[in-house]
Amino acid sequence: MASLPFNTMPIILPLTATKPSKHHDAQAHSPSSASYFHRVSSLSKSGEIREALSLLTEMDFRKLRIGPEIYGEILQGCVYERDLCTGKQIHARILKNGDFYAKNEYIETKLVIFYAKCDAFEASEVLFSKLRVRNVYSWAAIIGVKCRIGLCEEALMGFVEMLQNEIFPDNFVVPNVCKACGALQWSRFGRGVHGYVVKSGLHDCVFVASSLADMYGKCGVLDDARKVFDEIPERNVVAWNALMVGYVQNGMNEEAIRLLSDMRKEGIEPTRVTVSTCLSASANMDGIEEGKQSHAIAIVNGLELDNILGTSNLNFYCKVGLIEYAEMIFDRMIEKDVVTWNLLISGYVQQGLVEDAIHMCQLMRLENLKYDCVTLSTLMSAAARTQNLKLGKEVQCYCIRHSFASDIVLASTAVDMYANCGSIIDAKKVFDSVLAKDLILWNTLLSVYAESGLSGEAFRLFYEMQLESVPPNAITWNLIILSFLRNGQVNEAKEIFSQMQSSGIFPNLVSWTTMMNGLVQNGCSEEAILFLRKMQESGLRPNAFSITVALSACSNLASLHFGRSVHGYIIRNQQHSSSVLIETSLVDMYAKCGDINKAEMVFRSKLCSDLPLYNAMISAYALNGNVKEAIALCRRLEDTGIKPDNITFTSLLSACNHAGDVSQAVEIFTDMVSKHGIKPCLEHYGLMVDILASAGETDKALRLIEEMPYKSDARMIQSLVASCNMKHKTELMDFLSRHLLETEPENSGNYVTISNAYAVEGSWDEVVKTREMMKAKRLKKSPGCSWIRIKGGVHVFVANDKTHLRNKEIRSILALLAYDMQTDSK
DNA sequence: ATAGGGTTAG
Repeated sequence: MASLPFNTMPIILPLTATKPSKHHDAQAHSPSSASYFHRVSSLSKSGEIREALSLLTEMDFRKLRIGPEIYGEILQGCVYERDLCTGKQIHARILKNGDFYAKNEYIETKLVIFYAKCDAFEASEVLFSKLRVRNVYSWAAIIGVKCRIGLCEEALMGFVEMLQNEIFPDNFVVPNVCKACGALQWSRFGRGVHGYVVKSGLHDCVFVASSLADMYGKCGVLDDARKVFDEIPERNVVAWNALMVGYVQNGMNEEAIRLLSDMRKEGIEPTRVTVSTCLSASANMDGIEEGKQSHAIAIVNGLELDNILGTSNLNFYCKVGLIEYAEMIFDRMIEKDVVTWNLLISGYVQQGLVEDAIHMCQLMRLENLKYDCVTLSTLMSAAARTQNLKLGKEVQCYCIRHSFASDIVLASTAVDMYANCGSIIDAKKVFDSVLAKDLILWNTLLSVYAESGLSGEAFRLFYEMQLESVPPNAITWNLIILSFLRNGQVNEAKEIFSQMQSSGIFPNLVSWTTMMNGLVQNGCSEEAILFLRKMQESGLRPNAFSITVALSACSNLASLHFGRSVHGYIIRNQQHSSSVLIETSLVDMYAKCGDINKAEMVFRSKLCSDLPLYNAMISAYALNGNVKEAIALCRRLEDTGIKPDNITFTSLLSACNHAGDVSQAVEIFTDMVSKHGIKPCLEHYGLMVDILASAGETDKALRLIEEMPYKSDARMIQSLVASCNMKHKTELMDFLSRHLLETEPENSGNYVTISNAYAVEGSWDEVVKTREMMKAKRLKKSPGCSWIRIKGGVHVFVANDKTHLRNKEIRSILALLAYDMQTDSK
């Protein structure tokens, strides 16, 4: 006993503590090796390894022979319990007892299996390499451990080597092989394995078939995953789960949810894995009802809210914005780790509750949990959203101090943060500081340039990344397109759009929508509608956002014809009809196309009360100058318990503007401040100034500008300029015009306003002069408007839509000049 | 055999 290795010492202690069992008593004088074997075996099977081991010690003490089978049994017990420590002690005993045991084929194989199952890769590998005979069990063990620790290629090479040595993989080996194929996304290898499975008749085994379905799912071949699944004779819940996971991982969230109801119909009880997967699907598709259903199933089936199910729940409630539910789940979870905390923190950030997020971070530290790169990137994006440069810098300093500086994800968020806080230079500095730039980092800086319309910078970066052998993906191309469109370079954008295709990258939904949106914003709405058709021809289905863009194109064209056809498409494709976003755009479109009745119809057909939808309808009345209806609808909105926001008041004021109702406007403006406690924004002041100026109340308008807590913008001065002509305040007009052109010489709207003001006055020389200045500056008029030549060399600016404010005056001037125009056009 | 968190585009 004195020669026992030190690490077996603790086991001796239980010997005295072990109470003699009845069995023991019965054979107290001559317990045979065989009876020990049975007791060791049953203790091992019930997980009482330490008890079994103490029996071995007892046997040693009684000088009983310990056969290889008994070591095998106890090692198997260690495998069940994944008890590496005890297993090592047994290994030590085996070695001590000499080669008779150590070189026993059965024991050697068991040891390989034991170390492999305990994920002790090196130990099992060494023993495996020394095996003289490699049977299917040791092969299964070694392939399994390689697969678990991520050596997938090696696992597959093992599979091949087995076959070469004519050891045939069984239904324990194949699942691991499938897993390795899935992880590597080697679908062709996987297909080969599938062939072997069919040939060797393993395909009826649920384990094998489930792992095949899983493998096809991981490789993105969902059709084959489904086929394998459908042919499983007795599908268990794991098979269902595996297919479901495949769907979710390939973005087919609806299919995953459908699978949940199918399996319930077949009487299969969902497990935590099922619910967790469905919650992921629900979160991905913003399916509030689906997610709540999944949560309910978890409760009804009494599924314990463990860490993973809890975080899936938490993730879902955070993603769909139900932060109170998320908090409830968080409080109910017993074991919380960094992931749990990160989820709630990011939930707060997504809701704009940055203070709460920071508070959670502090609590997290009090629980002795450390921030990881996810926590930090969430905080960094919080800084970006709120343009909180101080917070952003603090996070970056923390990253540097705690060696997170090389994290590529954090670098991307830092680039984004600096850009959002207004410093493109610092964003570029962070970008430059990263040595191994990945595609996402390149795209992040590109998006910064694109967002600001810095197409030159974007294009240079586009070349640079290719020089550094980072091939652009669809997002990259889309950003280049966006950068051109934001800079008004429509033709360049179209050129890139076609180059993208010839480079072999298929334009996706975002590519097409970017083009459409850019075309609309650059005054090419008709072409935008053409793009919508081409997109559909290419086999892509527009989503809610692209439909919104198409509707805005119809609005700009004031084309009821196009508008109705898009509406028809929406009705035919039911999936969109429930989208508030689309309903709102429809109301807006019909209003701007002049069909207020249809706008009302769409509005009335909507069941839920939604502020943006009400705002759209109020703005529709505003466009028509229906002040009374607009105000009445605002009252109804308040009756349903929703508070009007500053957008509502913008619409109400603009209704007054269109109707020219000064006193109503003043009343609304006062109510907004005193009754609703809304602080007027610059736009509200702008509207008021415009209303007053249009009514000829230039002095009151001027006073309001002086009183307001903002700097006046060009639009306000433009309103004043336009009002001057009515009162023939030529001097003030001249002064304001000069002021405008001095402060914003590049704003084409200024020239247009000034030119029109002079036109209303009949000062044709000034009109010509202003237009010349504009031409010299190479400024373009805004889209959707035209210059109309009224006499030789004199052009006035006329807006083709109803949104331009000075149309009435100009049109009346044109009416007066009708004779001149006619003679001129001859 | 199956399950959880952060970064890029409209």
